Amino acid sequence: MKYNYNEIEAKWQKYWAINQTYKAENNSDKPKYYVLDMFPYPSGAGLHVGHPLGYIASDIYARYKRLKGFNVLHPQGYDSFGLPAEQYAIQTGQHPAITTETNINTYRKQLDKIGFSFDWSREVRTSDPHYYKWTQWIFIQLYNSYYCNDSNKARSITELEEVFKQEGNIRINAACNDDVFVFNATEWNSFSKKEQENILAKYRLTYLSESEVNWCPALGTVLANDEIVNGVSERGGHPVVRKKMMQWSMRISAYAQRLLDGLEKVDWPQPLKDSQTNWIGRSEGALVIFDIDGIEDKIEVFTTRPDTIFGVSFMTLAPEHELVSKLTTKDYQEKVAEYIEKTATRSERERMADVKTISGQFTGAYAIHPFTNKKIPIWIGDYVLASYGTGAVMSVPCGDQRDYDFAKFFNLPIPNIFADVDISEEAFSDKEKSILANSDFINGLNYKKATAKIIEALEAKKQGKRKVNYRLRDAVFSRQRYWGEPFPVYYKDGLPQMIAAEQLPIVLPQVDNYLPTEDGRPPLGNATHWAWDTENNKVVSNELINNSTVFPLELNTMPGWAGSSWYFNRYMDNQNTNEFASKEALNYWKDVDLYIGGAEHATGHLLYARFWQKFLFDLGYVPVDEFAKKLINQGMILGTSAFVYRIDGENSFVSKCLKDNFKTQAIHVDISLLKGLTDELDIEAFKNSRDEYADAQFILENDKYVVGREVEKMSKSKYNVVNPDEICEQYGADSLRLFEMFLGPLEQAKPWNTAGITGVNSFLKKLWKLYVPNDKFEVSDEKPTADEFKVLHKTIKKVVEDIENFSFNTSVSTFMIAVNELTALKCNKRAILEPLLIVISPYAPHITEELWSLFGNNDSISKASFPAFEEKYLVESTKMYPVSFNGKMRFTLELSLDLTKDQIQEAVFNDARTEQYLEGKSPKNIIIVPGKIVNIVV
RNA sequence: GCGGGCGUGGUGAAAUUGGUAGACACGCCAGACUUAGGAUCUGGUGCCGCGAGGUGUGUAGGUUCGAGUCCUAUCGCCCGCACCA
Repeated sequence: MKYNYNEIEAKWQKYWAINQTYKAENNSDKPKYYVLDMFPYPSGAGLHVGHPLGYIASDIYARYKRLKGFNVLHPQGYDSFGLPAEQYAIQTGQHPAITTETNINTYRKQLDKIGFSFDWSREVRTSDPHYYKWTQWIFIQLYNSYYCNDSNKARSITELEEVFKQEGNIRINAACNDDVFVFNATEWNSFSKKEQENILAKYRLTYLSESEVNWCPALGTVLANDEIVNGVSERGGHPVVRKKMMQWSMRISAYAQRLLDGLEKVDWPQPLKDSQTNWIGRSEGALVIFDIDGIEDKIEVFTTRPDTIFGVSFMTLAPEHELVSKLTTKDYQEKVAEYIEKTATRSERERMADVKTISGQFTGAYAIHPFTNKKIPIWIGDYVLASYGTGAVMSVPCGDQRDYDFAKFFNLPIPNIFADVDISEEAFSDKEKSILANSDFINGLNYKKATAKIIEALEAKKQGKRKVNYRLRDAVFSRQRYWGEPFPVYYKDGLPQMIAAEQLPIVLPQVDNYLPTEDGRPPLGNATHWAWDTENNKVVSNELINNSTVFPLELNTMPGWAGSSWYFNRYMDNQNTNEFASKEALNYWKDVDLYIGGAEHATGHLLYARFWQKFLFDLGYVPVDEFAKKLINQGMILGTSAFVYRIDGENSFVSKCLKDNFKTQAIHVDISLLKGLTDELDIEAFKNSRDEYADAQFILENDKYVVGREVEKMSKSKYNVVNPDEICEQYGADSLRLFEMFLGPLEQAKPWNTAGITGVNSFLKKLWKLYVPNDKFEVSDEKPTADEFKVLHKTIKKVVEDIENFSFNTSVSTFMIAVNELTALKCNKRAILEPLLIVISPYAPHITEELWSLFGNNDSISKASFPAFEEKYLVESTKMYPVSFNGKMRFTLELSLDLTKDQIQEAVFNDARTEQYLEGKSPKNIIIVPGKIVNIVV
């Protein structure tokens, strides 16, 4: 009986599937535990060894929790709407649903080979109409809600409408667009239906608005802020420009404060919390209203330094600010228009590239200082961002470096309002140290007192108020794409109408072209069958739109994050056709206990999902308002890319060490074209890999072509992908699982290096040999010795600690030590070997199942209980440090366990070393620090 | 600029949270069995030194009987945000 991993693994994977070993029930006497992975996007490239890292960790945890007596929910699914399948469709005409299905099948096969304990009966796919029916449903709920700032939760929009009818919006304190105006009941009732709808839209949690968006011409779609990295699109790296478009938005800004507060309740990594905090960007300050000389309009500014208001020497508006055209005087119109033109043509990226360049333009207009009534020149400048605050600033050059630089550049006055501070070189922005001067009624005050006084004074004059500002913007929710959730929306008289929930899902229509239409409408504009018949409640042909009961459907689709913002709730009850999940299921499972996934989702998925969860909580649909109690970010597994060096303009390649003698270009070469695990290129394989290389020339060193190496993100485009299937084939899934854990701490990024895999593989062979020496399973029922018990119990103790601290890497070492020691002790006793298998089984489930069955157990090892460790086998270990202290001798004894004082004294005096260290003297004083240290003063 | 994190052998790393630094593994060296080995087993392996011994956790200080771990400064690297008013 050899350790034949391929056979064993296939056998047990089949067994688990047939017996539904890991199926979770929605009710149980056991406590629940929900372990979740971030579900993958099924790309055409398949899994590489980086993907399963987090899945292996969560699987170990899930298996461990089952053994510890928990009812564990450990599901998996697919985030299956997305760009690559659509781009493939554009190239080949193959429907994205087919591509997606194929890719999912590949993923499933690969995942199955690794031996995960997923409950596949709960699988979800975001592109499945049975699933996105509920994504659409949530969208409708958002549309039908507004955010009440008084009760601090989302409420029905009909309640709001009722208040409008009764008393207008005077007393309403709700999240809304900036441009709502105050009206009373009479006014409201006099508005047309359309006017009323337009006002309600300013309050709804999802709303249509003409807003400035990030438009990516190359992708033909808009992108959310988190989908742009360094001014270019996250996918593909294409340029992004600002553009005004009619778009659906999500009023996530309404939840800014609660998203911030909620972070204190969850056990998430600090860096991730920090980046969400940063992204939400709360800052406290004041809104100040400046009158404008000669016109009715007023300029609102947000400032965190209202105390510096007497230092204002000019105002600066963003070039896009709506008042610019209104307040610019005749003499300056031309110059202002010129400046706006200039800044508008600069892309986001160019703007970011030269933040140092100062530019701006005087408008000819003046604002009035609220306290001194002095005239303050109004400028425009692109250092002021339209998207932050009010898009206008009161410029205080003595207290803000940017204002200072701007003032210096344009020779504007820089009045000093700080006592005993030199501002001849730079602005003084340390608010903690500032004492005000030349500031009328706040002279001599510090930042805190002055701020309070100024806000009080502004409020009295109705020229400002305390204000908390957030950087977080509402999220654009429309995408000009085919392969996404269709909106359950049609348009009647230019107004959006929700389709009744009973009619969902609105299924994605067939199109014969996945590109935008020639007149620039989104791909759904190609659908011939995409109109809503309100009479018969169904999707009908566009030709019927002339009919008075048929209306055009929304052409945009939802963004990728729609489906992933609530999927964790669907796993709880994925077959439900009446609700997204039943109350019973939701109340039983409540929230995710452990969520494992990448940190790259910090300001995308993880923020949106928290937002939707809070919204569903407000409406009473889910029992908790944070969906994941604990979150762990697994580090990325990096690939080691290989490069060949092509001499410029030739089809010759020069070996790495000789490349500096030539002008060369480094080209990624597929790592499968190397000779084994070396850096040597297999020249024949390389020549055959592409036609253009067929007759390439090579300049060798020592008769070899040596490639360059670099550690990069593992990706198909970098040709450095290592496939888990090959590892499973060659070493087995248990080896892969152990090795991925052994590689290093879970949360750390680490390069993949197959070199060490032989280590864990030989451990498994040794493990096998411990149970099956001489190719025959042998077990004894003899009572184990103290040494044997010690090996077992220290292993149990260590592994429990490791798993609970998510240090999966060190428990692999612990297993190796245990097996080595037991092998040395020639231990083949059931009382040791059976529990040892259970301890190892979360890490290496296949081999342990096989050995478990050899013991005569009929059920899966996952139905066993995790053994408890017993201290009594470990007591003897103490460490002793003799030290000299204050002229007296002092000994410090360290015990490796938490014991009572009596037990410690006993252990101390039974230790042979105590006598040795005491050298016949009797101890004067014994100080016992509970659990840790014993000081014996002589 | 702001926020967060990290520096330990040839390599991945460990260190009971202030207690014999380098567990475990890779690699390397030597040996055994082998026709052979990318199989298996045994021993060695931080650095300097033949040795006794010395030295050692980026660098410099400090606290402590005792510091990889705590404090201060400094150098270097990584990540997130960034003209955020």
